[in-house]
Amino acid sequence: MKFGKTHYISEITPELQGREVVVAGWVYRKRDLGSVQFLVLRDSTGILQMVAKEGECNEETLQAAKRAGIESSLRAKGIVRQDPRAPGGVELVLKELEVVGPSEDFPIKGKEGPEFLLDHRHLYLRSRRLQAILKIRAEAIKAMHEWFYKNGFIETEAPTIIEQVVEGGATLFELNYFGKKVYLTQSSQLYLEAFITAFEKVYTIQPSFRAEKSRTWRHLTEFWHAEAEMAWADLNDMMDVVEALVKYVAEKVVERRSEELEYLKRRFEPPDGRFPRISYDEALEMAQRKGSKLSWGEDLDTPSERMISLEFETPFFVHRYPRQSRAFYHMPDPKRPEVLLCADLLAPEGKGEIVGGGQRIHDYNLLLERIKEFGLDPSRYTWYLDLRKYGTVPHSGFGLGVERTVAWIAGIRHIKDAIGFPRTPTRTIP
RNA sequence: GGCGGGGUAGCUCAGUAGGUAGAGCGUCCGGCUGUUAACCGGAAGGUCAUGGGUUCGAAUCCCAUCCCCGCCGCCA
Repeated sequence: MKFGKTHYISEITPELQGREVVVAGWVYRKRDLGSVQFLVLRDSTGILQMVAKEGECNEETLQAAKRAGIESSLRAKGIVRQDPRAPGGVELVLKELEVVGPSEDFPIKGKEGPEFLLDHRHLYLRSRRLQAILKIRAEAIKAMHEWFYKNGFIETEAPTIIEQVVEGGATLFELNYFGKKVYLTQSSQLYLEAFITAFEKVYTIQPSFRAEKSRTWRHLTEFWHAEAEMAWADLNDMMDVVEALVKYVAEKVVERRSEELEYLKRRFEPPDGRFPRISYDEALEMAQRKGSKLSWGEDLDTPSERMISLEFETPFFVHRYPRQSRAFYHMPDPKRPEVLLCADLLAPEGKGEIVGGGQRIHDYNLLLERIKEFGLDPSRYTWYLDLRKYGTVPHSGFGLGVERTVAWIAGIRHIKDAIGFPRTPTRTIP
């Protein structure tokens, strides 16, 4: 694996003074002074200044350094030298330099706009900014797997190609499947509800697709969805799980990726204490006090959500939304049938909804009634209804938006940057 | 689906009483033995999104079309 390398760049420290090492990477910056060449080399661990100077190296090495353009890949042998003038206080005095993959006129120079950078995403990935965000993303996903594993959840997979609709038809991408109309899944929830009768607690982290022309900072047409479902669990159990999971993820990212957060200039403290749990009624009241014209029964709109979220330091739940405002499978509150046993987790700082979930209807007749109430065709939900016919149990679950969570933790403006190759209504390349 | 903004050099943009286009950065050439987004000198580079119209003359005014961006709705 080392390909002749002796060190990663992060391992080149002043203590190695005088040692001969071989490093490999890409040219990050370059300063050409004629008979002195400065190359700043980047690898996956950091950056290192390298010097080729007449008198300190042979002519061949000096010429190779001169030839190496920005982002060309190279392997370099040299002597480690402490020097206060070098970034990080250490540099490499070049002895041999091999340009492995030349690069001429790298398109990204540093002043490009967002559109250009998205068009060149395959090249922009190597930027330190995107590297930092994507390392945070990887850490967040790893932490989710850890938390689920430690808490007895079984990882399952739901199909991407599906036949029946989940919540309503308009937002599904249609696919031609040997002449039959099928769709890309927009949630694994219904399948997880089947898995719980085997495993009780299950989760999956996989993409969901939404065919909505939503052009906002918090929407993608293809996003990674962390979903969990639990048998024998009510709304409060679900909120407990979400709270523990989100806290764990935040803690692990801060613990393991503080350098990256710092690079992004993100001052982020993992949330402390219990997440506040306010009802829709209370949330509506807060919004109305701040000037919202919403009346009871209407879903909270984005401006209201933002106003409310600025009142909180940590993520917080809003639970028990009006019956009309949510999907058919949500369980009505037995004590108050006009609201549902559902809850959203909203991030502070106006960062919007991160999690949506709730208790599901486990009664066959009630579910059938609700499907009809929503004008859906019960024949398309036979297997889903079946789950209520054979040993049904009270159960709850939720879906967490991976990119939204990363955007909140990393403090980035647009969730496009929380995934390597974002998909939006107008972008499918690269 | 609704509302708003925008397409001028490789990039980021400037350019209205209409007179066949500019800057910074980048690129190329030259110089420089300690640079930190190096610096200095020189050069190249544009069917002003597309089509049509008004006009002696259109990047600029009018009409149409295409594309992009942001906000709202929808949601994770």
